Amino acid sequence: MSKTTSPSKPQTRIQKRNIMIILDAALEVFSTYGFRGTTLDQIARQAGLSKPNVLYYFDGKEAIHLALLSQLLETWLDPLRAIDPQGDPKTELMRYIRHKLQMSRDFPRESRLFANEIVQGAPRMEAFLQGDLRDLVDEKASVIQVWMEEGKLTRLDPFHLIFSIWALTQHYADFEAQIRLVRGSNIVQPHDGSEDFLDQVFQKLLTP
Amino acid sequence: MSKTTSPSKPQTRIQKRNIMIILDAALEVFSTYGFRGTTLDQIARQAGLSKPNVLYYFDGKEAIHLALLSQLLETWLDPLRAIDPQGDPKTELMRYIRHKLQMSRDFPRESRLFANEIVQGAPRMEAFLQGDLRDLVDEKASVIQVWMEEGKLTRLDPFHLIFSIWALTQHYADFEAQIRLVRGSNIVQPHDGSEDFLDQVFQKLLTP
DNA sequence: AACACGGTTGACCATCTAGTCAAGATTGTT
DNA sequence: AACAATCTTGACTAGATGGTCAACCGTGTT
Repeated sequence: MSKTTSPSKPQTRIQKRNIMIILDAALEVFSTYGFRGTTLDQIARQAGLSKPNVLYYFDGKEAIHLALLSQLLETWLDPLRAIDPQGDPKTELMRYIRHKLQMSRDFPRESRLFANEIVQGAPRMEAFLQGDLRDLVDEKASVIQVWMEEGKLTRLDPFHLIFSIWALTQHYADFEAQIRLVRGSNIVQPHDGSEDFLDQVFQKLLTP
Repeated sequence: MSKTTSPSKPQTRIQKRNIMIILDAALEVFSTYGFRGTTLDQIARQAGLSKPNVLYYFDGKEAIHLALLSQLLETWLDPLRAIDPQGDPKTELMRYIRHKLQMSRDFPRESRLFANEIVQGAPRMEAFLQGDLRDLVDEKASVIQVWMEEGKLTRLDPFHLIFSIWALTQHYADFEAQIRLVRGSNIVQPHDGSEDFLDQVFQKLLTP
């Protein structure tokens, strides 16, 4: 039986602490080296624990990765879900864009974990992508479609619009290395100016 | 001594053929599983050759990967380099955007190879990124800056503009799995409508 | 103090993986 | 045909890696 999928047992303080430490260490390593590029020894070292100790809390490498992904996917939907069909179209979309950009800035490791998975064909996320996420995207695309037909937004393909928001916001986390190295590494922070830029872009784009 | 870095020997037909087969197989596998996620056996199987045979043509896994990257990086700069300071600003940028999108459509494996590297911190491309690419980006950013000051384009941060072009075009290759799964997989092709969409976006964005 | 349970680990194993090597097969040249 | 150079591979090695296990340690409860 799995150790972490039974929330029946109440979890001691030590368990809570070590599981958090392990997940944080694993996020650091997985997001940098991908699933296959990561070793249990790396995770253990990063966590400051021995390898058997890590395996005392999780059933294996796969289980740690899965725990991270499920944790992440819950967070992922929220900003999109928050788009309110009753709200002002441009305000709603701009809020969504800023929210996504903020997540990219504050949780770049999570974004890269996601990116690693998807670039490699999303073998562990198929169910999520064509299930919950797909339903939500369809729903919000309809909302956007209606807004456009009401003349409140520039007419665009709503799916491509959503994809473009994902692309532009996540880019700052996922391709940070590129941005950092192409700009002078020490002077300019990768995110500098990104908020103003995206504000400008989408204000101009969305205004009919 | 390395086998492939001495272009002095003229290369037989068999060499030419097998080196191409190996590089193509390696591109397929590396772009799907990343560097560490790829095994020599996978490459050999994909190439239809035995593992020792693969190693007869390349010094090792690293050497194959390096050969792919160098080959790729040459191609990478060309479209950006082709931006003509004497040309019409909007025409030049739109041509660049279409060119990048086309590369993303026609060479998705190359794009994902690149993406895999960068998401994982670009450990094997630092020199390129802060060397050739950086110089070229600086140069073209200046050109764009001048165009903007002449009032021929919307005033935007030219670096962020370049990054946004990269993000939007490469997204269709790098995150293809996400797009394919979020849309109905069988009906809609990931790239459908991308050209029209990006045309619309950048026409509107760049026009002052 | 003694017990039980949770927590920890060194030593170990099976498997995978990059890379080697010597022997054999194929090809091109005379 | 005969020779040399190129090409191919089965069998192997050393080291890495995911995972196990029995023994040991620490802590709170009685």
